[in-house]
Amino acid sequence: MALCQQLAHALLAYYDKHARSLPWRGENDLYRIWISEIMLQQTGVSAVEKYYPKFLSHFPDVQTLAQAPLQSLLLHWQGLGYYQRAHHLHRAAHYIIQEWQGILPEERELWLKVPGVGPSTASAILAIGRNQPHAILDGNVKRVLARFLALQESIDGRSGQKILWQAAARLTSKIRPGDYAQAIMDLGATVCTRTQPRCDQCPWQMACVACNAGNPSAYPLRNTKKAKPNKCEVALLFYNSEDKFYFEQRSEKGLLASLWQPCSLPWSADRARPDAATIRSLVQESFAGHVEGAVELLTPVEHLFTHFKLTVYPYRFRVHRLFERAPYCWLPQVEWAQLPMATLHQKVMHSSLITKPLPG
DNA sequence: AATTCGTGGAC
DNA sequence: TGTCCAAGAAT
Repeated sequence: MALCQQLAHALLAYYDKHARSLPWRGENDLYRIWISEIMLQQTGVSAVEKYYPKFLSHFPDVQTLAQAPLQSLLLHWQGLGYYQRAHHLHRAAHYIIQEWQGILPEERELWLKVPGVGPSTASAILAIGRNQPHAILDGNVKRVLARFLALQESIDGRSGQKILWQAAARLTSKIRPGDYAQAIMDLGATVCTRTQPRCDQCPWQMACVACNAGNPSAYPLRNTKKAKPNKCEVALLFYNSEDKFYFEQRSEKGLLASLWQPCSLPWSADRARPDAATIRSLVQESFAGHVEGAVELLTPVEHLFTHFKLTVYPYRFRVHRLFERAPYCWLPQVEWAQLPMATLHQKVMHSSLITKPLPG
């Protein structure tokens, strides 16, 4: 146990010299720390830096967050990914006001009741915000500890994670757990990196089993991932006589939850791209719609999601009499630019308008 | 326990 | 080009 605290001390000494300067460092407002931890889930620091200040200026406290429309949260979240997090934040704000009169909890067990807050995030919030002695276990810590222990088990499996949690708890500083949590994440991000770890700069070099064995890059072990299937969609960019475009809102659950998009239909990945005539009959059959003028074939958009690859074939044309699928809206460009939309659909809409102005 | 959730940068 | 993966949680 004494050895563990020596290691913690060495890491803290490293941190005192080399800590990264980040917008959420030095905060003691649990609300602001909470927001940062949610944004940082599976998301790079450089991406979060672009969203964190704006989000906080629009939603400076729990009350503001709860009172804001979900669409407003999603708009400030768009492009950041994992949109369920924005839904969780909204639900969480209501929950905190309902159950705790808007006061953020100071106990880990209570934070675990908050939607979107799991074991590592709950620990991080109270370690960083209140210097409580909780251990975190994120991607950085898993990599650092797997190398430190030369862990022969996958960090994805139950047994491997159990070992890692125990190691994380033992190694955490009892005096400065908040700084320790940020220090070990910094270490993983800047020294114990995925490729080409800089072991010569590591405060744990002498005790690291993998480094002493000369093969730190062999760790961590991971489960084999299955291949990403190819999927395909047709995007129908309807516009009317007022040059307003048609949009639909996605389901409030699942992929890109509650975001807006042009009308989209699944298309078998092994079928060729449909031609103009096929699109005309498709619109007639599926929407009782009538295409006026030419069907424009726009540039296909490819997009990589976490577990599949998507190709979108966009088409643009004027329609007359359309069976609409609620929830929907017709908006001119200046207004649909304010709809929360995924990066994928921004790409689709962007290419369709910038490269080709509306005919007539 | 295994999947499902985005996006962009590094290599 | 493809592959990996980042302050994980929910289901």
